[in-house]
Amino acid sequence: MRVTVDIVLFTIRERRLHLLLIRRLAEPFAGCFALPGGFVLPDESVDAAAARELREEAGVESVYLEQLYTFGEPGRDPRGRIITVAYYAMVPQTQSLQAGTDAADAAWFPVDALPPLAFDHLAIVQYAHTRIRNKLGYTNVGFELLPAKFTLSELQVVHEAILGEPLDKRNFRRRVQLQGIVKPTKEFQATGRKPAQLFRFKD
Amino acid sequence: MRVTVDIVLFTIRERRLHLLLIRRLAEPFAGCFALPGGFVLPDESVDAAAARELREEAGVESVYLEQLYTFGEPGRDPRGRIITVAYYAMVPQTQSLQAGTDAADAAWFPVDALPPLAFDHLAIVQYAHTRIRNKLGYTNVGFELLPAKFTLSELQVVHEAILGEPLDKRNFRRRVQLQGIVKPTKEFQATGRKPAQLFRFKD
DNA sequence: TGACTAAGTGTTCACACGACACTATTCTAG
DNA sequence: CTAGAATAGTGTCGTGTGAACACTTAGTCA
Repeated sequence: MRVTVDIVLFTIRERRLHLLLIRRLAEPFAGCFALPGGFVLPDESVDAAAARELREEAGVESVYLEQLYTFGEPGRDPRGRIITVAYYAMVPQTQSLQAGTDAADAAWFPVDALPPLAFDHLAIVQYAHTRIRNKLGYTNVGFELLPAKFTLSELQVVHEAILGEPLDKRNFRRRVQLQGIVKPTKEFQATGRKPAQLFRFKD
Repeated sequence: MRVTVDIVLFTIRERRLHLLLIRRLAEPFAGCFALPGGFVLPDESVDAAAARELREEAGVESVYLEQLYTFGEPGRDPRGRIITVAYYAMVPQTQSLQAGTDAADAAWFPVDALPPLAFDHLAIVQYAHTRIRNKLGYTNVGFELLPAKFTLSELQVVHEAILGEPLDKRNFRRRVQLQGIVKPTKEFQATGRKPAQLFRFKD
């Protein structure tokens, strides 16, 4: 019985939630897109395997990484009995990516416009998307998708991208400020029009 | 690399949340209590393995069963590299239990008075307890711990046992009735004092 | 300097939740 | 048969939270 990890790596591009897919070179599903991932080595923890695969296949380091669910149907991989532990991860759009990968083989796709996926990776993606949508309600998920300093409008774009629906600007700003999860800096971001105040996460 | 399942089986006894533990006969941790569980067979899904172990070790059938988390630290089992997929399950206190087990080897323990546990099973139990406490807030967890017909006082006892704190009777009854998750039957349970109306889950 | 663009800001209403105490019904024991 | 014990059952008010809703301000660029 072999064990793999698969990682749904999210980011925000052009105001939409994207995830990283890699084109498979080997059979099965050669030429098909799949999630980054691979086998757990004998002496590493499952969490460490996920972090290592993210580094090797996506070129990202020290990102937010959380275990999602384990998929263990006997027929899910035609090569034999392979159980996979799914993770999701998040990177800010600014982080340089795919450093260790041939650019032709890895690409970002919007979550609502995915190509056909190998194995049961579509189910994993849907599970991950549902999880972060729910987590948005009761945690601070979303910060991991932004740089250390960000404007409240940028934070709102993140929330809208994850939820897939527009939010009211005044209600959103009031909520995040009253919850005390952000704190203002004295800097402003001059990006085109009226400069926007930059914020940080509190803690 | 081998894969096991471990199941935290909850029930309510004497107004407190209990879980089932089995005394280990073999090394390692011989004589110590552990969660019911065992190896995933080559041709069964991980979910099916959890259901099978519940049947074999606890004698319970067709209970509510949900995957929790996968624990995969390399040193967690002294026998070698074993990854475990943890589940939790719930049975009403009325269901006959431990049918397939030597009664001397399986016993219910209150979650707040557990004996020393084998492996990392204490961490699994704590994870399961946290999960059901949280789920109580936004789902209908708790019904699985009751028979099909139950009084609102019985439902309140379940919630108090899971949360570990007393709840206000009027607020509790108002909430569950307004949420429309229970529907009244025309039967009453004559149990000692004033008879209590029986309810069912809606859907 | 006028037009465009994004930032920023308050009020009102409905609903959910928490705190809080008494009456009603049945059984049992004297 | 009557008193007491035990559990079932019930309503109000204050507070906080979330949703709906429109205009002003500051800066850029043509």
